[in-house]
Amino acid sequence: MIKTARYLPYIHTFLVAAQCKSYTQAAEKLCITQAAISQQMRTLETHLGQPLFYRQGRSMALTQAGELLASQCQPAIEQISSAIAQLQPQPIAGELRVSSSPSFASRWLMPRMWRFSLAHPDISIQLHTSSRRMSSESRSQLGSGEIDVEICLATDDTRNLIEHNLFTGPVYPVASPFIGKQITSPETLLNYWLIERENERHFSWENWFKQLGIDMCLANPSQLQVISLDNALSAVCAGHGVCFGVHQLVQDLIAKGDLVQAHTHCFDQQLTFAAYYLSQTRKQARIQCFLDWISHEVSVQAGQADDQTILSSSV
Amino acid sequence: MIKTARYLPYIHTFLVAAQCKSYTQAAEKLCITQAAISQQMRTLETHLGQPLFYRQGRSMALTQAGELLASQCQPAIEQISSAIAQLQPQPIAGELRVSSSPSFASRWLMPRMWRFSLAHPDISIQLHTSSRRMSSESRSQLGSGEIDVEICLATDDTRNLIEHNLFTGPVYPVASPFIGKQITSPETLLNYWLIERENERHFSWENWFKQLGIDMCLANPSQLQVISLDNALSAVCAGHGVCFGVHQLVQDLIAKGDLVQAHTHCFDQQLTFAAYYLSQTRKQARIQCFLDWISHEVSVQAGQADDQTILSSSV
DNA sequence: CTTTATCATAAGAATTACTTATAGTAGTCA
DNA sequence: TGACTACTATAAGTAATTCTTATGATAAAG
Repeated sequence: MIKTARYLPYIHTFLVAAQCKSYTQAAEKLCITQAAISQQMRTLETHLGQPLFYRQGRSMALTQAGELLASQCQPAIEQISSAIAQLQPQPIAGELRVSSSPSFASRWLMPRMWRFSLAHPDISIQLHTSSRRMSSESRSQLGSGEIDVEICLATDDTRNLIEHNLFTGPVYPVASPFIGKQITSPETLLNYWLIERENERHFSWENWFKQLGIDMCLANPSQLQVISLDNALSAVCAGHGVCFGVHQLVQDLIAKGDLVQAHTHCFDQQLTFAAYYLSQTRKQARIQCFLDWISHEVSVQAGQADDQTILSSSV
Repeated sequence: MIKTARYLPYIHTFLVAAQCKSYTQAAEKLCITQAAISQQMRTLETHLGQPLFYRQGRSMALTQAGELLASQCQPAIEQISSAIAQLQPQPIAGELRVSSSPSFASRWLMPRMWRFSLAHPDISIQLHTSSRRMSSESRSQLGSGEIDVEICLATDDTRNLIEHNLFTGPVYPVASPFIGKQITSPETLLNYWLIERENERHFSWENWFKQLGIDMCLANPSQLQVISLDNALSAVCAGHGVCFGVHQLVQDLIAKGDLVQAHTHCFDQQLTFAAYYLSQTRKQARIQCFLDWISHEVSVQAGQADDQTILSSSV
């Protein structure tokens, strides 16, 4: 095979000519001249030591050897072609499977998706919700191709992944406008349900009050722990207590008057949302398109934020 | 595949490098430089849009894409290699299946085969006997490859076959030396068993006497019909009657004193023995070797014949 | 017989694939 | 830690291959 490998392109040419039964037609299909086909076939026949075609008036018929070679090499070349197609980068047009933390999906992405569809009608998005932080299940799904993009809080371990930061935002308490009107100091917050994510160490009410020099345990407030920030925001919008929100995820609700920032104090740490995809993905062009759009929407939102929010520094 | 076909040789290189896990070792196997391998792999990776190898200290390991490509392309390349091996000419060394008329096999070929073995120890001959003339069964066996060479009387119909004449020889009556001593004229032959091949039109006793102007039916001689000339010669050597022999097939027996030419008159036609093989045989080199040796032996025999025989013209 | 369609061939131009020399990287050993 | 070894990556130039263009050869059609 070592001496034969250089003739592999000629075998492909042979298969096309065998199918066309005409060098001229094969030349058209392959976008080269008939003379090139003729020379390739002559070279191949010389190498193989026998004719593969014989002249039949105005066309070429296969010899017995030609028939044998075609019947055995056709499936083999198709297998190689199929293997390569599995590897090559996909075009921009096509499907993307996106997995996202529940709050980002429902509070940020879904309200904007119609604009993505207008801008990119040839990309369809399949959206799933997962966890807030990168889980081992998410990694596995990315590795196996079940998921193309995972959107969650930024993680340190980006092995085999490409990280694309979406935004970094301050975290502060939010309440319904009705409750918001009655809050005059941090201490008055203790009179309402204090809703937080379960198993949350840093972004907890205890830590928030502590950063203000207040020991919330003395007041023994009502507390509620929920699975996701999305659940918390739903309760708060309905007037039940207060919870924390990342600025970019609550900004739209505040602009609509469904929420207000309940206090100016923000946690001393911000939160970064990022998107992750396989470094060896074949859908890189499509993913890049999607993430570029998100970045654009983030900067549009940032422009709107300048007019409306009250924020504050963390100290 | 059209744009990819030119890279098929690189895929073969890739498979060798994947197996070696080393460009340097692959270069040795393929008898090109390491730099050529490196460039081919770079070109292939660029075409496929992703890496196939990654550096692992002093060797190269396959990426996931590389593993996938190797697992799918290896069997395909092997299939192509196998198809080509089925087509390419075989070397001189190997086996030949020879079919021959019985008399040629036993009276000419077998007594000489030891010399062929000495001259060509790397060619083994499998010898079968068939019929004196080319039969449809012989053609089928040649076509299917059961037989590589058929040796028989020359035929007119050489479709798909290559003809190689071995010799053309006169046909004359032979007897044992004892009977030969007592034959003084054609007529005295009528006193002995006249042995001939059954269903033989031209080379028959009736025609031989007719060519001499003798009507053998008046003498009502004893006649015996046999299946092959080889059978006839066996009987004649044992002293039973007379039969016809082609010069080259009986020459050795005459030289040994086992037979004598019983009369000088030869038939007006000679007999040609020829060898036939498939025009598209892959064993052409081997067959040619064998037939060249036969031709050599024929001419050696012809040189010996000048000293010994009495022959005569047919008219 | 002329024309048309198709493959075969020769010569030259363009492109590709290789080699040589050297740089870069990682592993080994004293 | 530095020197040495083993191996791949890269640039530049050379050699080989492959293609194109033009034309010849062959067979079929009208």
